[in-house]
Amino acid sequence: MSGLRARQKADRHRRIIEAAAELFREAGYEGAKIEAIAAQAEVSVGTIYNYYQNKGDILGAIVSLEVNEVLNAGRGVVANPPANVGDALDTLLGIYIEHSLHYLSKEMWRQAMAISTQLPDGPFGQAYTALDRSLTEQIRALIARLQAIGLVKQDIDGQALGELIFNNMNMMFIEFVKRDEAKIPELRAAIRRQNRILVAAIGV
Amino acid sequence: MSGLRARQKADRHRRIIEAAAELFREAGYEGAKIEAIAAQAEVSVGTIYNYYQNKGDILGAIVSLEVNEVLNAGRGVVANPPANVGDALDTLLGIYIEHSLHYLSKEMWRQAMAISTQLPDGPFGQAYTALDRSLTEQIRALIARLQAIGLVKQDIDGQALGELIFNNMNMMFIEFVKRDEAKIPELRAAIRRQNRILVAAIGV
DNA sequence: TTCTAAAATTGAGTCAATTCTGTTTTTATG
DNA sequence: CATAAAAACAGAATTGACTCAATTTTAGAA
Repeated sequence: MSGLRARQKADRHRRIIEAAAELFREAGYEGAKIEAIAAQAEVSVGTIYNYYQNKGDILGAIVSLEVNEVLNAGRGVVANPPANVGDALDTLLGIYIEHSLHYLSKEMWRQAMAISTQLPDGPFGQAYTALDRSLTEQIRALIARLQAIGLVKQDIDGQALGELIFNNMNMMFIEFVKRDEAKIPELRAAIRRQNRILVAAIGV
Repeated sequence: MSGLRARQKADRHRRIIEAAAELFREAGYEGAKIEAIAAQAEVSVGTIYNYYQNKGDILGAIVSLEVNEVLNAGRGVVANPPANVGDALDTLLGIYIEHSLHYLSKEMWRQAMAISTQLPDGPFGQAYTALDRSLTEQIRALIARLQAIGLVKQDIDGQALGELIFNNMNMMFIEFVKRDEAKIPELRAAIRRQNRILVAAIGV
């Protein structure tokens, strides 16, 4: 009998997220005041804090939605990778990078990343760590796939390699969102250059 | 004739840093109130903001001191590296990691990292980026040294390799400071395992 | 020594996130 | 349908980082 109350709850959650997403986009994270989000969502300030522990968690919920889409988009590449190690990696990481800026601005990413290191045990901090792990796992899966096809040496430590590739990409992405003038093609080229060393080492 | 005024200025800087370092250690970053730091340093709140743009910059100044010590400690290894690629890397990165927790708690690192991504154009954000670059450069210098000795292939892209190694270590360190129960030996072992792939690829 | 402009300091005031407490709404029970 | 406990809400109060106008201190000239 989870009726009215549950429905209202889900509805308010949605309204808060939508209001916040709109205001974050328009005014930036700092510029979007909690009172304004509350007004836009037609709830009170107190209610927002009943749903989210702090302002950062609201952004966190939005970011999580986006990263889950990125993970979904990556599945296709893992299932059917380009027949070349360098291209396969570039394609998967390319999807991560391009998708990541679809809905979220660099400023929103900066805030989200900051919050996830500042409060690693908060709801968003934990969710973010889990998402990072899923991305690492997906890269590892791609490597396993390439090994199965016979494009990557069998004796490579896939786990360590996946971590290495993800960590490097992630750090490059962090530096990328820190500089407003940085462009995606340059980022991807730099990562390709770094991965070239690995590709040479692991290809059959 | 840079007399009294300059001396008082330096003295106040020192007092603020010392007061902040003590309170950050005792009460944590959030727990250390600006008023308390001001009282401890025997200056007014306004004066603190005359010296530092915001609370984060005070922490930033402390972190910068520490990272500079780390850089200094690294010089010795670059000048005289162990005669084995894996050990050379492990020694240098080991110094970075061990030194980094000498004065700063994990919590202080979390805050510092968060601030540097949140405000990349603030004084500390810029300083932090520069420090990261210096560390990357030092790793690149170690690789060049190993190439000169003949332990690393000549045709390796040292720049890209330095970035790869630094980015991976840095990301591992970030995850490390996010988990209070994470231990240094495990961190170093994980990084060694990741670097093993690279070592195998670049050794002569 | 005395005076003045520039530099630095001060602390009360502002602003916005978060907390707290009393009120209202929902659910479950007789 | 009445009602009491539980859950959720509202918005006023609190808190703490940061600002700013008034005041004090310093440097250097006369």
